[in-house]
Amino acid sequence: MATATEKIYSIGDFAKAVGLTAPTLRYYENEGLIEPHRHANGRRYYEESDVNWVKFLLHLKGTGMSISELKQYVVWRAEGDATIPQRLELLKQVKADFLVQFNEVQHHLQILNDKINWYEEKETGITTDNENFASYLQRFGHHE
Amino acid sequence: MATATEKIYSIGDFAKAVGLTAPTLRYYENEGLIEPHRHANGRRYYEESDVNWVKFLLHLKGTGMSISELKQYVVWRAEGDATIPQRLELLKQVKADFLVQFNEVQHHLQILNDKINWYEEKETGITTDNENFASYLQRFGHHE
DNA sequence: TGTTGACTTAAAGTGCACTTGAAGTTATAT
DNA sequence: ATATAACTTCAAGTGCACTTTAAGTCAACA
Repeated sequence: MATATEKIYSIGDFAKAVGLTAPTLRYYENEGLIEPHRHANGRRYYEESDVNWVKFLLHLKGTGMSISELKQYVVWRAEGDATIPQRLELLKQVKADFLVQFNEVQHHLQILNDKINWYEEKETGITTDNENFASYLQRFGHHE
Repeated sequence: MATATEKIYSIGDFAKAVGLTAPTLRYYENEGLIEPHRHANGRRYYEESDVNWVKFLLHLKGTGMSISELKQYVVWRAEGDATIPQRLELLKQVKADFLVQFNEVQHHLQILNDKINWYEEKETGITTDNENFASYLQRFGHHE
């Protein structure tokens, strides 16, 4: 007894707490990612622990997991510790894919930076008059 | 004279050279990103310089630029040096947005790594029997 | 000479992750 | 008491970046 004062959230308040919209939360619920409680009148309510759960899901989502991958993860989680190997394998694959993307994106940034520098030097008249971007990159030893 | 042996590409060969499909190249052309030459019979052909141009566009795209932002960039580029300030401002904004995302995504990776480690320790029985993920993270001083 | 494969256009279709709309119920504030 | 704001469901719509289809033309090879 006396598990009294647990803070609860309406869908609107919960949406603010996790940085989503109410429709998005209903969509996630539909996709099987969340299962809020219901008041007697049918309205949803969320607890503090749901905040952490959704924030964790959003972190996973932010590493590149799709809604359906998240759903698979959630299903496995509901099945208990027996599915830990599957969950671990999924997360490791997500991580591997993430790292590939991460490296690619850093290369993209490198090129973007080079181009910005090239424009800035061109504006301030530092580069050779008609030097193009390709030859500019070569001066720095970059490729592509 | 004698700008002779310039290698040219059919759309299919060009697609392979830049890692896209022929339909995607036609789509990009429609969106105003590329403007290949045409043989007398109407068929497209691409030159070596187009390879570099498309690869550069793909780098910009990889930093988060949408097709319409790329188009804006291309339009300004076609207008000549007078639009360098606009192009520079666009690229700087793209970079700023990119860096925000980049930091967020690194935090997501941190959480993913923590979770993977947590599962691995749980599998090998290193963590306290029923320790949950939240308290596990606290042991490391992370939040969320 | 024929047939296979690559090309052409324009339009419609796909997949993802939401977002919006319609029609109705309930809770809160004046 | 009544207005308005927040909730409910279910279905349809949106935006992006392609992808696929249909119907046809053209080039290269056996």
